[in-house]
Amino acid sequence: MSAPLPRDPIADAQRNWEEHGWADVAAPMAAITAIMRTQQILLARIEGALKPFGLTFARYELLALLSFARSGALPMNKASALLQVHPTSVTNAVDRLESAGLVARSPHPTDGRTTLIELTAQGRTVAKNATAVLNTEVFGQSGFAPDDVGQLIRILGSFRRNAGDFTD
Amino acid sequence: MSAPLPRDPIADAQRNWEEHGWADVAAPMAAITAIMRTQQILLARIEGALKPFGLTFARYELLALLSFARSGALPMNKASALLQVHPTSVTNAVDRLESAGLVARSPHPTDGRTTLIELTAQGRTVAKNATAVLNTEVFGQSGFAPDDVGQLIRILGSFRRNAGDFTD
DNA sequence: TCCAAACCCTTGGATGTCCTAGTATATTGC
DNA sequence: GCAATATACTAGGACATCCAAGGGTTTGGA
Repeated sequence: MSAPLPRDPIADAQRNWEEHGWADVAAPMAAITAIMRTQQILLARIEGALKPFGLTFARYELLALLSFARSGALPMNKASALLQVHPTSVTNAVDRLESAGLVARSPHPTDGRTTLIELTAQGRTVAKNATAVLNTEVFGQSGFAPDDVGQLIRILGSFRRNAGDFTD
Repeated sequence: MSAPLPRDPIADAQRNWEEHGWADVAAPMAAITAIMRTQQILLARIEGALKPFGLTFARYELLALLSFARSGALPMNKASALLQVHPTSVTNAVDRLESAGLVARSPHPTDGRTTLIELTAQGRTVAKNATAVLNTEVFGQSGFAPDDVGQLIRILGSFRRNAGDFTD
């Protein structure tokens, strides 16, 4: 990371937009750019917290998802849908988690096309420990005011619904 | 993209957190996860709008930054700082933009270590056209209510300042 | 003056994401 | 019942990001 800038680069961009004839979309542009940057900052914090476990956020998410599954196992396509990432991304994550001994692939009992992913005992332990660290070091110190957390959940929830993430 | 889920997976995760002893950080966890997902959705829209120009968001951002520079040129390290990405990411983007004839590298007049990046005439044209499309197709149809845009700018601006992005 | 420390950019490697195909298995419809 | 269509997973490729390391250029203190 570099030293802090003297001025907010996104606020500058918003000013540039306004001065160049795009005043009507300058605010949404700034909001969206801020989301991109915030995601980058948060991802870096998360990856830092997970590093000691040999996990990345992508792999952690899969591990956490499995740990909450009743049977401790999920079909790959189900995991892909719930995590909302491309199937090949799940394949990639499972490959690495399997190499690390945290999950195992097993054939689906009735559908020959489907592969089930299930947590190993070690995977369950790592998931639990990683969650504790993540909750303490990242989510517990997000820096968002409680009211703002509620606003974010509301605003982004509405956005995601409109974007077609869920029908709920 | 897949079909919409029947329920919001992030709301489900928040419930899981609450039921497993992490009620105190369930809300920030949900807010942060929502930011990650929203970024993913927005990035996909942006990349889609830029595809016809042969640009990715990373390359577009560099192009847009240069188009607002008074002299139309910036040192690589300055671009890295303003875009808040690793220097190697800028090297990568410049390599590709240079191959496409949209920017050119030139030596810094007084500092032999520094390389300046400047827009070519074609680069300036592409930047202008891409900006118009992005503004019309993405920023102009973000789906965020005007009030919410203001909330996002405020909340995320505060977060970024606390994270050390700028001192402003 | 001169060498060590600081700075700038690039190369190479590890990961993650998506897309396009390709292979295998299920389901559907005639 | 069998062919056409749909689904599930994986392989290969394009890109982006970061980190670690290397080579060249400046700067600054002894």
